[in-house]
Amino acid sequence: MSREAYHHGDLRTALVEEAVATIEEGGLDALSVRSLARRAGVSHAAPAHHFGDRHGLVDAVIGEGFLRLRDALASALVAGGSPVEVGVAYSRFALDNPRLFALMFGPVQEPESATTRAAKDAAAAVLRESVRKDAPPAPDERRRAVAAWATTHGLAVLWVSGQIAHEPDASLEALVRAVLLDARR
Amino acid sequence: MSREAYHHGDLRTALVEEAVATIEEGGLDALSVRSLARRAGVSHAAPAHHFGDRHGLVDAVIGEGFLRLRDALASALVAGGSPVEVGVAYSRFALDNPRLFALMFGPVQEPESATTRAAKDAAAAVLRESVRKDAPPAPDERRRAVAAWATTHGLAVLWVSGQIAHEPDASLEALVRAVLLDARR
DNA sequence: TGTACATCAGTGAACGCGCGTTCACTGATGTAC
DNA sequence: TGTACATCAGTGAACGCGCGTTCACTGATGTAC
Repeated sequence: MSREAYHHGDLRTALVEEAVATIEEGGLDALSVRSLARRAGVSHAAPAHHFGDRHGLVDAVIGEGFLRLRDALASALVAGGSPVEVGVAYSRFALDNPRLFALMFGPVQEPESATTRAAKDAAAAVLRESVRKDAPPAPDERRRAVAAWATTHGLAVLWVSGQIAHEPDASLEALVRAVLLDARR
Repeated sequence: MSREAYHHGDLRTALVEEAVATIEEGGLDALSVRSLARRAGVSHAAPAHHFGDRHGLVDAVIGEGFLRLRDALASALVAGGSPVEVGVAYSRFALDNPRLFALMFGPVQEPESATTRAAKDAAAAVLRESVRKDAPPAPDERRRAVAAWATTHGLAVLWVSGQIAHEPDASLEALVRAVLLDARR
């Protein structure tokens, strides 16, 4: 390092960001501690300082994913969005970050850090909040909310993995909106 | 090989079966050409004969997954199952084979073989058939069918990945049944 | 303001390992005549 | 029925590689006095 400082300043953040980008480009397989360090222009032993081992790194990436999802949902909610529009934002996130999304909702890798668990809960809380704000409490409200979440999630996954045949000009957003509106009747 | 025949007889099938089991035990990461050969009691170069390279192996596993899913759905359909019961069978498959299921519906790995593509289509065809048998054609039938598929899929994924809080004695089957019945009203 | 010292962040060499793939080979099987 | 031959399935040695992790280290930063 000639021009660079010896201390990076915010290496942890930089590493997580590069890791997310790597996964989006080549999937989880493309992510290794060494390649990540290379990408960040740092020695291969540096990441261990921040994440411990590879599991810690992946855990951090998943946590970051849920933080970003929470932010996306919160933006839609703050913009006055109904649950339907929050659902649309959810599906847009999946479409924009397909591999990160798949990792986030894949089989859980143990142990999960408290930070990551909290990020998951925070994202789910935004979903719950959007439903709560929208309608008076109903006896089957919880089940209906879960159903809407599942429908949105399923549409996103099936669309992204190419299982839903559609016209070239069709959009996932429109589909999600239509299906969620149907379900409210 | 002393007692064993030099020729295995049906090595390809045996390898696919072991591969599925390996994935279910340790995820895709746990699957390597060499470990698979070891498991099957065969030289590490043998799998190449049947799958070419590692991608071919994974592709074959995905194809097998969809064949099994199709069989599970077809059984439910033949047993006189309504679309709801076929959906329940779908979610049961996901619950019984969580990691295989995740792999099947993960981001598509290119190139996909024609065989695997056909297996996917066959599974989807059973879904479509169950809807067709059940109700007279309606104008929005296609969208309603896609919505039901997505809902079932989403419930299964969220449940398996531990995102749906539930009583210890609650079951995914019951949830799927309840939600799908709700949606038909 | 200056100095001593503790702590923190990143380095670079070294380790041992399992991996995918290639290759010339050999044993078994099937087929043509 | 017997023989020759082609094809197929599996072997085992060898290759080079990138990986995760450990380790003693050094440079930078912060703090106590």
